[in-house]
Amino acid sequence: MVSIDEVARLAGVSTATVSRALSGRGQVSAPTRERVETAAKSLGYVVSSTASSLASGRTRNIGVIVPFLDRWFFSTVLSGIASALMRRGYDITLYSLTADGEQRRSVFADFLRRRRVDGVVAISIELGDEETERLRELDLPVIAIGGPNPRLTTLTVDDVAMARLATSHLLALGHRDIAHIGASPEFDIDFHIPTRRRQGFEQAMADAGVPAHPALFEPADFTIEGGFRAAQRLLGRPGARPTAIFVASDEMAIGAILAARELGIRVPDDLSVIGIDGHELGEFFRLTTVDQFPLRQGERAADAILAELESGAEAAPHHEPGRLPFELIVRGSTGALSA
Amino acid sequence: MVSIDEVARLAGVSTATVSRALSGRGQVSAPTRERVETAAKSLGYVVSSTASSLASGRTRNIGVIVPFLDRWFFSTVLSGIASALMRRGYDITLYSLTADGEQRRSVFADFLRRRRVDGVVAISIELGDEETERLRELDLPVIAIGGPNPRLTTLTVDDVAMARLATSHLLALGHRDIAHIGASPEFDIDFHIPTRRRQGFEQAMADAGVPAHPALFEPADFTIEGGFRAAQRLLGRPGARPTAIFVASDEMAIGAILAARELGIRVPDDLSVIGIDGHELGEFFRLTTVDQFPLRQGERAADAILAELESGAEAAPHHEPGRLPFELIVRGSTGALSA
DNA sequence: GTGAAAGCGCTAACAT
DNA sequence: ATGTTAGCGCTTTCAC
Repeated sequence: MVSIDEVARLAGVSTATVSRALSGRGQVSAPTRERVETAAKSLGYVVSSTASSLASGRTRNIGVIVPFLDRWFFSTVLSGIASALMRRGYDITLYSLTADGEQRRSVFADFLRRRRVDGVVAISIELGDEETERLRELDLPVIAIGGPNPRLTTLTVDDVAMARLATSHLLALGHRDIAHIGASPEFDIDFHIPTRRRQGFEQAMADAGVPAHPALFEPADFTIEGGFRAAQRLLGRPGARPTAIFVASDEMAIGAILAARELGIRVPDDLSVIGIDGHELGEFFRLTTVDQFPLRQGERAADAILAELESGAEAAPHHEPGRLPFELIVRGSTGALSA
Repeated sequence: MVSIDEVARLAGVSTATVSRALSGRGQVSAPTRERVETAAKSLGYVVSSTASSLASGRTRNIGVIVPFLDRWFFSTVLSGIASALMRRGYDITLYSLTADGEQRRSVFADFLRRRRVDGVVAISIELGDEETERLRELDLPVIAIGGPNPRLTTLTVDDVAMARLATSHLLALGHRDIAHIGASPEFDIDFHIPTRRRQGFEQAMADAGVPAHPALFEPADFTIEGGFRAAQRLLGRPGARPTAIFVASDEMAIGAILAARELGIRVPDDLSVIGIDGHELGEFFRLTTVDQFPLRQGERAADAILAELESGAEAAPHHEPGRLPFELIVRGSTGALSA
């Protein structure tokens, strides 16, 4: 372990100067800086993050809390955060809430309180009151992605507007008998996203003067298989079939497309299907969707936390409700209503 | 920030005793320990990880290096690591190599050298010589998952044996015209996994005295879409069609099943398909596969690194070649050769 | 612009 | 079993 003293000795300066030269804080003459840098490089010196953190109070480390690691959406957002943070020289400490409740408690009660991080990003987790309070007590910048939390600074996408956009697309294609696959309210974790998407759907329908039949709603669980089963129920019923389905997630929408295929229903000729998210598989299945750019959401969150960190100004929690971008991506799963 | 002195004062003991009582190292009488714990709890005291690390040399933090975050296999292994490590009170610092080469260099040259972690786990990354050397220079326990690296302690699954098992399953069902979807050698990152799986395939065929036609090999890129296209080529050719395909990954195998469906080829009646991995979508697609239990691989790696840490004994790199378990999971995509 | 020196909040000998 | 004390390797006043 080469330490700062060795660098100082080799460069012929004090440790204080080495610290200044290498960290960029404080004044160091150009030649001195160069000597220090050369010495550091030749010794292979890298500052000890623990010593630096203890002395300075800064860790150059951001904690990221995710509800699941093995689901596409979260790992994609995480990926965006990770690359943006690394680019700026920050480490990331990962807190996965995947497991049991006890472990989840300990993330807030212990892990986060060890002063290992300078800030926290929470990805799409519905935080309990106590959890939110714990987070606030850390007295650290916190950015939440994914749903309005009035007590935290939040980056949100407007789920209602996304759903309206998707539904409008179907309406514009002439569809009137539009079904919706969403989630039952019991399944309404994650900031009531299913509920908000359903609201958007109903608003768009109402605005167009089209009645939304309750019979044309099917709950599912946001998986491909769940979407598949919901679509089977929807399309297998006796009586008139919907001509289009607005599905509350791409994964469920893919399931719906597979169900249609199996029933011999052609997409988009006999049935249009639109999803939400921008899933990586969307292109393969030629799925029309409203993309919410999860990778960029992660990058934005990283930028936001660094901005708070660097401004030093621990601003009051502020929200940019519904400011995250989304976009209709028309592919082959939707088409005009055939006469 | 409540510090150790405040706890010591409230409990009426020295800071050393607080440290001992809370960390469990050293002797503390039961009543004293209790007083300290009560005091700590009432003050909401949590040790500062930076201070503790600097003083003790232990960080209770493991670095995990992943090649990608947004691919099912890696995020699943990571998930296994994360839960096992958290259970033991360890933090995890995530190093994603996703991005450009420069960033990758800096992980080995800078990030890992900041002494932020007690050990590192590298998931399925083919490490260059220099990278391996950097890792060794850290003088920390390192566990690599996924491929033999003679200079590091490695947890490996026997890819050749897995492929043989999969192929034998098809042979046992009576198939002889068996195709293989793998990857071209150029794509042979990750410890030559594609090559090793192909070898296993060829061995099993040879052992059964069945010739493996070169024409029945199609390279792809380990994605669903890649598997789809490879299967299209394989099944769309004039002349005799294979009756079974051994696909080198579940994602490609799913693509192959979709391609067969599209061509009106029934699975498993007209075509048997088997994959490798144990992908979460396998059940939905009724895919027969050889599961390698990635979640458990992660847990094992976590256990292994903690064992090295706690034994203190920095053992010489040792390998347990091919020791990770795998298992044939028969579902609906394979069947006996129809007469 | 640079150096001396006082910590940062703990842990681990070493005493007792 | 518990207290005293000397660091851990840096950063940051405060002088010059």
